[in-house]
Amino acid sequence: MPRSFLVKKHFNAAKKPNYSELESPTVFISPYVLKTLPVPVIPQPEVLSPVSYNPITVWTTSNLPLSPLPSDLSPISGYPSSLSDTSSNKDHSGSESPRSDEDERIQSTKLSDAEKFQCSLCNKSYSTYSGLMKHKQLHCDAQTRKSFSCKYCEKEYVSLGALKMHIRTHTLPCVCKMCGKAFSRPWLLQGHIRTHTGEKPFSCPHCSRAFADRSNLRAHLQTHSDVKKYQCKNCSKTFSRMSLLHKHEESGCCIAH
DNA sequence: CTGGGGAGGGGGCCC
DNA sequence: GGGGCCCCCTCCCCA
Repeated sequence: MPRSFLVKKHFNAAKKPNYSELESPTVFISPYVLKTLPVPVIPQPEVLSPVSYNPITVWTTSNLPLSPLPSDLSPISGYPSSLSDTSSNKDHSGSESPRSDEDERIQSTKLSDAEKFQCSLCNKSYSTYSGLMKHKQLHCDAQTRKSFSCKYCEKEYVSLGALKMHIRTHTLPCVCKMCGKAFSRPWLLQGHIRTHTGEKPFSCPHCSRAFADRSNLRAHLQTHSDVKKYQCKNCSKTFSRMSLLHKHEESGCCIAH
């Protein structure tokens, strides 16, 4: 029998996670610009994936891997080290053979004075060399800094697979036949179905408790440990969960010390 | 107020 | 590339 809080609260708009709020401030881009210039917005740094932890390690809020992306981190792999790196131009199009700068110059001489600098990719003409270079830089961006935007929100991903996975959180294709509740992934549905069947396949080796979810068993195992994973940097008290540590610190421990 | 259970979400890895 | 699974995390709620 599901308890009241097990009912999905997403139908309450106030409680529904607003994924866009998780994003870094987004620069508004005119739909016209997006339509006419297929240049991807520079993907915002995603929230850092948590580092795997050593079970022996005691985390404090000061050493928790929760800080924003450090500014000295390497750029996302696959990004050009410099926008002026023209070496990637050869990958512009599979249907068009790469052209050398010499070819470019030759073609330029065939054009009128007003439009003597022409893009070899889209044939758009420019009156100045710098104008053409600026234009070509956009092509370079579009080809090397691929991003895949979600049509339901403003999230962007560097791979199509990641985007497809994300889109499932909007479409929720996995529906529980018992209660109609929908989930993004099959295994989430499986876990939910256990709330109907009462199945608890994850047993604690230290006590008689069993859990339907492995993560919850892991959290439970912390309660058997004398030294918990999360430690208050002020009073050295340890907690089984980070949320409990946060509660502890918010309750005034940090102020008292 | 604190500790802990239940449920669910997201990203990453492996096959 | 997709599915399954894992890990980590968060939120809500209760004792």
